[in-house]
Amino acid sequence: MTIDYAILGMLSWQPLTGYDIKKIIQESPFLYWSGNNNQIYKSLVQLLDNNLVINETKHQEGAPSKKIYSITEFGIKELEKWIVDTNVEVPELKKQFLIQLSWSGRLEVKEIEKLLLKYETEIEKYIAMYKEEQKREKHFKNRPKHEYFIWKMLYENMIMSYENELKWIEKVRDGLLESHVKEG
Amino acid sequence: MTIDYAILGMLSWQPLTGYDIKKIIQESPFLYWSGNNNQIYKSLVQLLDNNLVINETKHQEGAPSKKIYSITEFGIKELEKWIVDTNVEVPELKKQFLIQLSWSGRLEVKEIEKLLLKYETEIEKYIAMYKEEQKREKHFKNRPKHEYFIWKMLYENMIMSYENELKWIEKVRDGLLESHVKEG
DNA sequence: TGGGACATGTAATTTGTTACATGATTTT
DNA sequence: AAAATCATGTAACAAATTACATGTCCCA
Repeated sequence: MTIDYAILGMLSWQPLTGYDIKKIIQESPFLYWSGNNNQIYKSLVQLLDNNLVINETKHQEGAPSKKIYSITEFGIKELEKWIVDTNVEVPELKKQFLIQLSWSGRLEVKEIEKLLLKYETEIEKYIAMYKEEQKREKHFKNRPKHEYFIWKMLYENMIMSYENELKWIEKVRDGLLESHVKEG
Repeated sequence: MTIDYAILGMLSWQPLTGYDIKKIIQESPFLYWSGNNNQIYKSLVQLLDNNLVINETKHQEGAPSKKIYSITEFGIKELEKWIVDTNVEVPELKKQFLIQLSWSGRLEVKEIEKLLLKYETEIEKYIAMYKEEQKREKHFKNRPKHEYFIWKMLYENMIMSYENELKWIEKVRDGLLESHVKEG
């Protein structure tokens, strides 16, 4: 997909500047881009060209002036069409760790266990981070009950995914132990 | 990461042609690239330049001649170094569906349920596919017990990830139902 | 006779990242 | 005095995809 609809979606919620959008992307676990300027400002120009959004420049004293983008009626229709009509895609799961592990056949069990521990530590860090963000409710406070629930579930999805990874690590450990005992 | 180490890893297992590598990537759920020629053949040239692999051209009658790549001693050392020394990365989870759902606030519950059903159907297809592949044991038959277990677990990881997605869908459904009942 | 498997490669394009550039205000 | 926040934008590069190009054999 393109980042365009993600941005259009944010603007369907409330008017925002490019800088705001950047921060929302950087803070969100499921808006998976890095939040770099190049993508955001280019996308905004494109949305503007297609009449999906409008903008208003606000000059500020003692601060750089900003462009506040709002979604148009046409933009809302396009967004709704995209949400409903686009065929849903299964997640793309890029797990470098699995590739590392896949060629670890020549390694000793001890080394593999070390890798698993490193992985576990990293995953736990992320879970803690996302749980904290979910608790802060930054971008879904004061929203209608219905939307509130959905947003909560988006965080929940990411947390569950990483917790699932922890379960898998345990499974691998148990299996390694077993084959170790049998061989010993 | 670069695809280079993934390819080097495959070659640490057995000599392969570019075409072989392409097919392995396309069939594997955790080697997440598309398996396009551009990346593979370029990567092989680079590995060759760095003395990590060597190749041997085999002319065939009634078939295009092929280049069979093998890993060098130096390549094996580099691969092992990469596996052990590279800091493990948490998975990159790109779930377009979550972005679609995140702006579904203005949709009716019925529409959201339709989206969930579509998502569920797609996910189930993938699970079935991966389970089939795991059962076929195509790229890990006849391998030492130790390696066999690891390969099995790599498939297991992907299957668990998608099954986790199904669990999440149920959770969302229950929640939607609940808020629907409360509002009605 | 048309498509698929085998086999290697290139071209064009899209997508995404890091780094550069500017400049004022506020915080440490 | 240095670093972070606010604010917009561009340049250079890296990574990845789709499509193009060529050619044989085998199967339906």
